[in-house]
Amino acid sequence: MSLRHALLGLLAEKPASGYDLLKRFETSLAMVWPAQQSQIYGELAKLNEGGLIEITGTGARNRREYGITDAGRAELREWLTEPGLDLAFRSAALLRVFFLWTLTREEGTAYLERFARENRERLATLEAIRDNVEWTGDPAQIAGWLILEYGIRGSRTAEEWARWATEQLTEHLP
Amino acid sequence: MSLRHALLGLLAEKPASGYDLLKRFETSLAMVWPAQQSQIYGELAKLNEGGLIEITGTGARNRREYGITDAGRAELREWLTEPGLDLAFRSAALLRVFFLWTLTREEGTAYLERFARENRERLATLEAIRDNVEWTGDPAQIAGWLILEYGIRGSRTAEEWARWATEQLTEHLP
DNA sequence: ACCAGACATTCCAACATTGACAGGTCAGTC
DNA sequence: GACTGACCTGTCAATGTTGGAATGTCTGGT
Repeated sequence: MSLRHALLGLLAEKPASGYDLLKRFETSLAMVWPAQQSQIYGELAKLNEGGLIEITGTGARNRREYGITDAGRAELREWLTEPGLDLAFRSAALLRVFFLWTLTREEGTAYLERFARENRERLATLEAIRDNVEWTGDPAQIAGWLILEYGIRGSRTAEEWARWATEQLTEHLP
Repeated sequence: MSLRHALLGLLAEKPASGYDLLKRFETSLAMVWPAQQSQIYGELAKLNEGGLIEITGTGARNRREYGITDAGRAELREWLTEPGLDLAFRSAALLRVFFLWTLTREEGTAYLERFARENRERLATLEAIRDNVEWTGDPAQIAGWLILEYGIRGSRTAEEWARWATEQLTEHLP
């Protein structure tokens, strides 16, 4: 039930259309919670039905702008202050590492090197964003900046780990 | 389509029953790819139908042991050597950080401190596992060891980030 | 006046995942 | 001899997620 709350959170900042929200997902949010367009529009309809958001205006090209309601704000707040903290994550890229031993040593290290390279590239991309965005003191923007920094540190750690893992594989695999 | 490959990978090491595989998921694999029991049994049935695995023996209590077939090995290999590398991941815990600004500063920092604490605990758990497991030179075990190290480094990075983020929130949030 | 490309929404089939329920067997211990 | 806890499998409904197709509108540039 995270997507609905992600949408509520975005709308808590300011009203937006499905298309606007989609753009936000493609840029900043994609890093921690990817979502497709079809899912976003569907969820917006449900949230509207449930009274957590409402239509606050319409525009050209069939545009419909949604705003969060008081009920929506309450729901968002409840979600954010829930006691449980879900550290779980899924990574297909790491899952594959588990089975690298079924390949030859060369194939295995090639995979890890690719892993390192991709993380290095992502690191560069994120750092470029950090250094080029104009940081106002806006609270919502600060939160985005924290996540961005998480991505930067995470990518760096992943890259270093992949280099280390390549060495280990070279040393320990027959 | 990662679960089916995870099962193939585990069976590539040695034959196992659904129950055995479930245990492997609960312990090592849970870190990178959680799966429920219902999903595992269902997927095993499909893999068996598709000829990627086969029943290699039965035991007490209705136990059925599956082994990977040549077709299964080929499929696993193909998956592992696919060109695309999917770095995407989902984290509900990080998603919440995006919306911390809607809470008071105290509530926000409390969340991040909890985040730091949980990662510290996970770090301790993983280090304990690393230091207590008897590491033979077994290839499959080495792969598990690499992942474990990833978890350790990732937890450490996450904890440090959360401490840093707590400071930032304290400084920059009104 | 035309066109490309961004804007904007809707619908759908297929697949993945969760959470719960339901059933039964065997080994060791009190 | 009864009980507990680990072993072992199966199924279902509901929900979440993906990927694609279809449709139409407005804006800016040539």
